[in-house]
Amino acid sequence: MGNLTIKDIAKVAGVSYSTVSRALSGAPGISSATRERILKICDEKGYRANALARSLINKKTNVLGLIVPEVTNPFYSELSLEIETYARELGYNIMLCNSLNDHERTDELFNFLLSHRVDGILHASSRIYSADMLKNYSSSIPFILIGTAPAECNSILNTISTDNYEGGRIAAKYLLSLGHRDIFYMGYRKGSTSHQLRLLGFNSVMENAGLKPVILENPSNGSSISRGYDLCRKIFSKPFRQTAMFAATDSMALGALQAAEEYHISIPGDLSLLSYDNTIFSSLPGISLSTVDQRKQALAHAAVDLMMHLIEHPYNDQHTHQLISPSLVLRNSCRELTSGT
Amino acid sequence: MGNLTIKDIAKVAGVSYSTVSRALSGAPGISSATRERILKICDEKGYRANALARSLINKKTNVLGLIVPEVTNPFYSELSLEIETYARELGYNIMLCNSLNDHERTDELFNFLLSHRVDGILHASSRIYSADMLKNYSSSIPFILIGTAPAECNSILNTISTDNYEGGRIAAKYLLSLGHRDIFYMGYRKGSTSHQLRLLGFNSVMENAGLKPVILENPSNGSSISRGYDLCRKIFSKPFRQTAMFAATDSMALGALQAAEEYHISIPGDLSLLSYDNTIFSSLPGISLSTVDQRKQALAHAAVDLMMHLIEHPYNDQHTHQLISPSLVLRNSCRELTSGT
DNA sequence: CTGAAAGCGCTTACAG
DNA sequence: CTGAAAGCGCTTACAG
Repeated sequence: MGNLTIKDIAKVAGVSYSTVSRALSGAPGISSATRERILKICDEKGYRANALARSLINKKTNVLGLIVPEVTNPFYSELSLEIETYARELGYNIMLCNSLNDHERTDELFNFLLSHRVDGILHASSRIYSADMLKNYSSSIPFILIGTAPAECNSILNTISTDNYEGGRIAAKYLLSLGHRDIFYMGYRKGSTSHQLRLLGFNSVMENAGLKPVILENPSNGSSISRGYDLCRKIFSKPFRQTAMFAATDSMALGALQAAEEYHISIPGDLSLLSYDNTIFSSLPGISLSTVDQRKQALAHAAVDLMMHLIEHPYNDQHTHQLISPSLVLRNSCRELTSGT
Repeated sequence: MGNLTIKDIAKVAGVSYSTVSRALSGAPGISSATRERILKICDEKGYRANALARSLINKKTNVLGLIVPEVTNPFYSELSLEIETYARELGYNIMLCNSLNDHERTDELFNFLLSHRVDGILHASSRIYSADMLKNYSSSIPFILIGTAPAECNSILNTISTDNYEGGRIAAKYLLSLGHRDIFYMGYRKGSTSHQLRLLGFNSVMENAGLKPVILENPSNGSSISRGYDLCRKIFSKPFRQTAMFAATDSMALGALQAAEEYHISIPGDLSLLSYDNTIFSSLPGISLSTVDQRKQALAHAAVDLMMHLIEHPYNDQHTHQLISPSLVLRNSCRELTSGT
């Protein structure tokens, strides 16, 4: 690297390199005359401090690791942009990594981020981890799980997530309020704590009304359009009596839309479809899904704020679990059930 | 950072810390017995080498900077995932930054990446930069512009992009082959070299047929659904004689779809719509856009491969300009013009 | 206000 | 095969 160092500048300025360092770091105890003279030289010569050397001494990189399943999933790309933007405002940079929902890769990424001495790690995931693995992650560094952990991990790590239980309740209440009684719950992934809570909330409302949804389980470890499509094809190929469907994620709902198109099922004419996430997908023309908003900006801000707190109070072993209340966004994929059907 | 250092390990192992270093870095000249003993201790104690210190000496970080306008744009999220995945296979990590298409922010990001001593910078952008700015960027570090630069910059930087001229030609040829003669070219951004070439290619085919498209220019400095919507609303609110529209990007096409829905214009019934990018958007249910594929994976691989070359041959001042041939992806948004209309 | 010195955690010639 | 020493580019007490 043909980069200039502090010594080069010192030589030009005719001072010791400690003085240059002080001028650059804004330390006290230096005459503003020399400071300005030095700063001017740095500017002219195009000096750029080596962040590596700085971090090595300061034991602080001002870099945060962010692990998401896949940036191509709109939920995570929107979340990561919010996080990056807000973190940058606070003087932190983000190292974004895609886990592809794979344990081994996640492990590698952790090791990578730790060896680069990031100041903290934000891990967005909807997978269930073993308590051991989570403990391993959260023990060495300020760590926040964006998502829901199994209950036994509450004492060892910080989490921030949408209130999935409440989200499930909101969804069920809305469909009931439209008069629906026979309802599909499509895309449940039992390998995800968030999904478990979402279903629990949904069921709590249904049970109160003396009802039970038909659950279409997604056996794979991620939600996607094609999984939603596969699940719904099976259902739509035969007659069914359900009048509404709740899709556990926007991408699953998109798959439902695709299958519905194929089987000439009108939405919301034949089937009301309510979704979950409120990604860009749900507001696209010709799609226009009613959906439960996860409020990504609130999630992002809460996560970064908490991270700042953790970094400033490293020896605090209190663990917090923040829930962001979801909200309902109404578009055109649900209709009121008129008597007669 | 309560991290273990090489000295801690040396103490436990009862050797000098140079020996530990050699065991870890796989250097020659160390008995495999001691190496394994040391490695075992590192493993047990959970030692993780400090990448900062290593990079400081090696003058190599194995980190690449990637600047994109916005990860929430599917084109860039798909591209960045391809780049990250491939770079990781080759032992490099990506620092992803969002420029928001803003010059000042881009400058900041550059400085940030340079001070972190990344080994190279990939800059995906469709904006036009001044030769000065590009020169400034590309002079200090291996640099690749993913996109098209103004001609006068060809001698100072490396570029990789889709062959936009050819892409424009492909689009025009296809619409003509379906019998269309009156065509909108929607979403042209004169502030983008790629857009300029795309239009040039499109026009070259049209002119050959003695035709001229009606150009709807996008005056802002980025493409988006809402810009496409705004542009098309104006057109769709009055009668028009055009039978086909070429949208300069998928997101602009989505805006067209939205406006068409509002004005009850059937696509492709009343208007054929051909798009450009082939992002996930274009294959969504109910959307199903025919589009020109930019072949993001080929772009990503070519960019990373070239970057590897630049890193290994730092003093080569040859500059290359690779073009990836686009391809046509047919879906359901265009129809043949039957005689009579 | 300024300089000389020690040190962050590592690698790599140089001796032995 | 192993150790002592110098050094990567910085910061920060410690003197003066």
